[in-house]
Amino acid sequence: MIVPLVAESLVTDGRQKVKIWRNGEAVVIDSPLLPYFYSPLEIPMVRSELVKKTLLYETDYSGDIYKCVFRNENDLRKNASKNAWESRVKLIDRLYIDIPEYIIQYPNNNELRILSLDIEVDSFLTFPNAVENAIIAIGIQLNDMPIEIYMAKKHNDDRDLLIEVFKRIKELDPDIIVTYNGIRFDMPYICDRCKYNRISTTWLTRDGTDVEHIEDHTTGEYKATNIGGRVHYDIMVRSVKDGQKVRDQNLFQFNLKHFDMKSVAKAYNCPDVIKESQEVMSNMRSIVNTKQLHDYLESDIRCTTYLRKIYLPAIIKQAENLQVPLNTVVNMTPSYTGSIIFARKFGAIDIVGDMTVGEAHPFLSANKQGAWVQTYRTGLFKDGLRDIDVTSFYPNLILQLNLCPTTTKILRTEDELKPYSTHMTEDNHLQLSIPDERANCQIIIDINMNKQGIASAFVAELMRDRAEIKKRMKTLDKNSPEYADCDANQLNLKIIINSLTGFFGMQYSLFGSLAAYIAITGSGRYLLRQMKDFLDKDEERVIACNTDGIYLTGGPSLDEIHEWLEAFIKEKYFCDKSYIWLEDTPYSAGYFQKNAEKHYLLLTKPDKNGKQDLIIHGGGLKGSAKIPLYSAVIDEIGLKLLTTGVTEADVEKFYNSANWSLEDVTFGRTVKQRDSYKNGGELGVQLIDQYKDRFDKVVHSGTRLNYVKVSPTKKVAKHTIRRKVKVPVEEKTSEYKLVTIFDKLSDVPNLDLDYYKAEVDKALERLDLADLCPKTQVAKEQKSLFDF
DNA sequence: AATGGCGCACTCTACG
DNA sequence: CGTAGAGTGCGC
Repeated sequence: MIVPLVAESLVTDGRQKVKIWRNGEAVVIDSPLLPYFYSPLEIPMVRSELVKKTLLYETDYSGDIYKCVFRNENDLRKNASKNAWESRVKLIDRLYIDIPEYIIQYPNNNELRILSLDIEVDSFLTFPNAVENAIIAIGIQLNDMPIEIYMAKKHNDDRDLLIEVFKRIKELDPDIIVTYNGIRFDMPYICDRCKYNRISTTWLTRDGTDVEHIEDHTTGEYKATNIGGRVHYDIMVRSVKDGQKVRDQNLFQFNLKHFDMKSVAKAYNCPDVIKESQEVMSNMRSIVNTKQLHDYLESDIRCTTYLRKIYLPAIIKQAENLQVPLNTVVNMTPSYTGSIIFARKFGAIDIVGDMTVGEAHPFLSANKQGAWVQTYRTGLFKDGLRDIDVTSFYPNLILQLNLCPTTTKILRTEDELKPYSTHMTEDNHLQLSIPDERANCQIIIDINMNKQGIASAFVAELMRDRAEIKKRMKTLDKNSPEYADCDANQLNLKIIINSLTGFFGMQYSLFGSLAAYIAITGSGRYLLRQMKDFLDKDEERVIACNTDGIYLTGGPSLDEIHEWLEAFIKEKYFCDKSYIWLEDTPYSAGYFQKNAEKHYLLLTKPDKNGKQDLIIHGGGLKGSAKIPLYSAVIDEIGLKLLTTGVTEADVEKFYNSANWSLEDVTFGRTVKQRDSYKNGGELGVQLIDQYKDRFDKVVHSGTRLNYVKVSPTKKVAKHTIRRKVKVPVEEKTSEYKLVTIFDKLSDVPNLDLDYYKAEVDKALERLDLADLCPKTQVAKEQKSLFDF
């Protein structure tokens, strides 16, 4: 690796230092540059130097600009005011921006020592918590060495286990500790157990500090782990899924529903993935110190190592491309790349970031319109359809329109909305007049076409590089290390390219450009609209449009569309080259839900084995907020709908409660703290109370409890429910019953069958198959009887 | 203290 | 009971 493992800034005795970790050791040096900001005023007692720079937004600023240099970060922070420009840039980032070559002098060029780590914890009936449930096994594996499994003898004593494993980890001295969801589970759990056992977590660090969990300030959830001198790489949070965001572009092709380690590992064809039943998972106590536990944990470690071999090389490449330490890239947010790159580029041409996007345009920043989404035709498309997508639409618009903070300005806004139009001025400025329906105004944007903008030149460079890598990949063996290396590289470039538009529009970005963002989305809406009209010109073919793609049936050949598009672009933008081109993907069949914009099913063309996949789009059809029974109907009946057609017999089995499992009818609800509910009858409150009744435990806020819907039963005789309850017994019985993974469906005699049948109805209704619902059938029959 | 963007479907909760 | 607004999930 050509970059260090970890770098951080620190202040000792008022001196600004930098600490860099590489090859297992730290160097502490005087910072090669001191923290500074720019200011229109000299600051007393501070080294202020008059510099020749220009401001990004206030381009006609003619006053002085001082570079004010401080002894250390603390001094800078004390002096930072509204008048200070770029004062929020951290010193460590300043190093990467101003002197990127500096950090490269400290490469971690020894082979990386990468440790996979996973723990198994005691559980009995309920989800484990670190106060009551000990760790019962820990698995580790350094690089490709054999997997090591350590197990506790008893379910409630992990002291010896922890000490043994900590000693071993110290001995192995890993640079990187790899986990799956370790930020939120394994690491805090280990630390909590250390606290319980009075063992120091400094065992795990290189520098004698304690392991530290970094919280997200809005959600309060852990978002990173500091293990002094090492990097903690959490595969799930960093590469697979963090909250809503699917992080890795590769995953899209899998169309995964679940993102737990085993599902992801299986999707990547990891061999021998062992999954235990829920019964075992909720009673891990029963397998303490057994081969079963050993094998299970071994499989988890195998998955962890397998997945990190796929993802980690790309992250290392990212650090090398960006020329920052590995820990920075592991813990960064997606916007970091853009911040660093633009700060470097603008710093190099003496432009100072005087405002953030939100400061420069408060109203538009908060109210700008985004992409265009519209559905025109719904229902079943049995004979197939096409998806015509614009390739890398937004990045190519940056090229086409020469968009950059330095070339693009918002000239003015006008109250009256008008159609999109373009105009070229005599001095070669392209002006766009863009209607924004969300901000409810016309936005006039000016682009200087006399010079190429830095941002657009940068996008061009990245796209050229990526195209070259992809070309090279075609000549390589798919299983060769070179191929994997190229793949990691091209994927990184893709991610950078795609994040630039978002960075332009980001409220807090210093070198963003709302003008460029509005030019992109506004032109995107317009061009897609024009394309739709072209495709529809003699017949209604378009089914739906969304951002950069159009679904349609029939229509001209791709060549014909390209021909039209190229001419259109050239004329519209007064230029002789079009950067906008299309891709055409055929599907065997499709179904677009009525009264919905983005809910549809697609059936892929048969692959070389003749296999066809059903792709489900949209939360409503995916049933992410619904019970598994609902999704089962969409999955199975949806596929039949697009292939063989659906009969009454096909849907019948979903109405038969004998076919349901408990999981099929179980909902989950994340509960808050009990006293934060204003209404005492809330579902959340009921579940918390049932939990307390049953397990005599208070549920933590944020816990997800499972429940089923039950029919309110007749009042139970009072004497049977009065025991140990002092408060008067409520007359009303609950409609919701708490269930745990240890319950069985037979424990729920009064399941609300009608409710669940209605859920099946809903699924069929969304597939426009309401006439197959039994209630409709009955109604029909009755009607015919009545007719007689 | 530090955060890529917006659009649409859908659920949940508070409140009248 | 109906509904507005917040929150969540998915998609591009």
